Amino acid sequence: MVTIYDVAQRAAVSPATVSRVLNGRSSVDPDLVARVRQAVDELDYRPNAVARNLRRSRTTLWAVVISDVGNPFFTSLVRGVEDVAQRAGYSVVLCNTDEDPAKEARYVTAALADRMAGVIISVAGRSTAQVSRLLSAGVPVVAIDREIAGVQVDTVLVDNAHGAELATGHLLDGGYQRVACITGPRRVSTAVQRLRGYQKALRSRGVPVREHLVRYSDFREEGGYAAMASLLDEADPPDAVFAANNLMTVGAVECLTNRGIAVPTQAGVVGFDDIPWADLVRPSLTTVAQPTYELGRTAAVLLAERLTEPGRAPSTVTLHTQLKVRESSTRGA
Amino acid sequence: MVTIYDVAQRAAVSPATVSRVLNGRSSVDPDLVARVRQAVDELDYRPNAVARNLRRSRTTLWAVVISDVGNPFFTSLVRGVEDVAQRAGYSVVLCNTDEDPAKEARYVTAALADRMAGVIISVAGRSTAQVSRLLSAGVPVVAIDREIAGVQVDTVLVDNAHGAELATGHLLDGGYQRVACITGPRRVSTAVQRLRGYQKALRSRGVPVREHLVRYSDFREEGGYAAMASLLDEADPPDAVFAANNLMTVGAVECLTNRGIAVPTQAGVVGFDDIPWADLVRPSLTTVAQPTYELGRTAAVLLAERLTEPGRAPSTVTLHTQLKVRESSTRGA
DNA sequence: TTGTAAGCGTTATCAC
DNA sequence: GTGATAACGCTTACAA
Repeated sequence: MVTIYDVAQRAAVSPATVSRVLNGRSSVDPDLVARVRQAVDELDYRPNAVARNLRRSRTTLWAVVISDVGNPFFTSLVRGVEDVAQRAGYSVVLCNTDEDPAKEARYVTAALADRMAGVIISVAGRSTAQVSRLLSAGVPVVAIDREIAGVQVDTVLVDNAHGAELATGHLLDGGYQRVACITGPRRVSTAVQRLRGYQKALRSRGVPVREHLVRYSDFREEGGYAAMASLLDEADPPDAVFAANNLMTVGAVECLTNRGIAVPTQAGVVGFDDIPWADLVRPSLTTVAQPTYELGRTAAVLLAERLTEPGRAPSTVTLHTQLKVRESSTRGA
Repeated sequence: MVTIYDVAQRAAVSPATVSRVLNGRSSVDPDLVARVRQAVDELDYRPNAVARNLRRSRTTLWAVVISDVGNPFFTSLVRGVEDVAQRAGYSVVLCNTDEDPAKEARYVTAALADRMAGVIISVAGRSTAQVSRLLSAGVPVVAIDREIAGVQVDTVLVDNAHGAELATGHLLDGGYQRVACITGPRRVSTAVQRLRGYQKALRSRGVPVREHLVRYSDFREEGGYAAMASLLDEADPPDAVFAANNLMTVGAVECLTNRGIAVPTQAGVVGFDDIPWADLVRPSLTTVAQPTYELGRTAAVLLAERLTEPGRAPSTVTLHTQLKVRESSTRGA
């Protein structure tokens, strides 16, 4: 292991000078710079970031805590984060929680132990405990996709209620009578917000909100399938459904297909969040599209800014969704 | 910042004892253990992993170097790695190369600087330079998905040539006459292997290998689209295509659809690697399915084993693919 | 501008 | 079994 002392010795300067050359803040005699650079090359010296981190008491690691890398929504978001992080000199540590608060806690513990520079998190639970642990340790936190009640942190969201309202309204205005809603876990803010948007659309059109047309599921494909099945088993089954995320939409459509219910003629479907290659799916799916990559990018930018300017007040950025009408919600005439 | 000294003071023991209690290797008097634990709780002491890493001169970080988290193939693979890593006490750092050797080099530099415990890599280039840098620094490397010529490392692959041969053979046996191939970049081993499998299937059936029916593309959706377009512009266009990865398959099908060419009646399609919700796509896609999650899991297990047993000889694990016949390759009668 | 030296917070090697 | 103490490799006052 070649250290800064080896380089110093070879270049016949002090370790401090080597450090100065490498970090290039203070000015160093050009001759010495040349000697140091040569020694670095000759010895193939690689600065030890662990030692540097200890000395500076900060690292260049960001934790990105999400519920599932398998979901293209989070994938795209992570990509946005990573692109910004890399450019700013940070690396991204991936933390899958599977919506499990215990896993979330473990990752927070790791982030704390490893003195990570910051955390971008889509919280799994309603409790603010994990985020508070980070904040009280002085670790900057950016909430992404999901709000954290009662805590002041930088936050990046989309207009969930609005998007859901558009989606539901679109179904109602298209002539569907009994529009159901499959939303996510009660403890997740997006699930609640999207359900609210759904309810608001019904109310504003004088349609009664019927509880038996609402299902709380898990944001996963299987959950969407099961919820749809359960809705169809009602005495008075829905003729349309709004699903509050991409995977549940896929599950719901699969269920409808398997039961021989034609979409959109016998049942209309709108999902929240797009899926990749939506164009290949038949019928193509009407969705509330989110700027997923931008979501990640924005969160990363907020984190980077907070790291350089820790004192400033937390801000919340709300990005806009967009209803993309495709086949699954439009009955012929 | 509460350190091990604070805990020691409060528990009226030495820092060494605190360390021993926390790491629990050597035996410590139960009384002292209790006092230390209490002090840890009261002070909410969190060991500083950075300091520990410096002292131990090893970390608990793995780098996973892939070309794109946006591709569900890599997503699933990463998931497999992460599940194993977490259980073994490691965190996963995500490194997107976009098939760019320069980016790959930057990430290797970071892995080296951060003294990461190991690297799982799907190499972007043909050059072994980056991997050699890691190996000569003593960092264990596991090659995943793509082979690294001329270097002895643990490797996890699938039977690429075999899968491609099955896929192509299936098209030929189904009566398609002019089967084209859209493969990946020449420098990537999987692209080469899959092309070879394609050629072998042709040869074994006495069908001449025609170079103008082969395209080297980029493993991305747009690339697949462009390659398909270019094939269709040939004087003697193909009536079937084998695409060497999932995204290019999607692109190829989109191109065919846009040109009004019906799949599978006018053109048959088989892709390498599955896509999520393949069942919703119409026509559903015949694919060579890979055990993506297993691929990641296996690589992670190999890495974990090498970390505990550095001396053992590198091994190569080849997992099996499976042809899943769906609609896109089967002309009615 | 350059060098000396004191840490950063652990763990591990010694004595006891 | 326990406690001093010396590293681990770097950065940064401070002194020269």
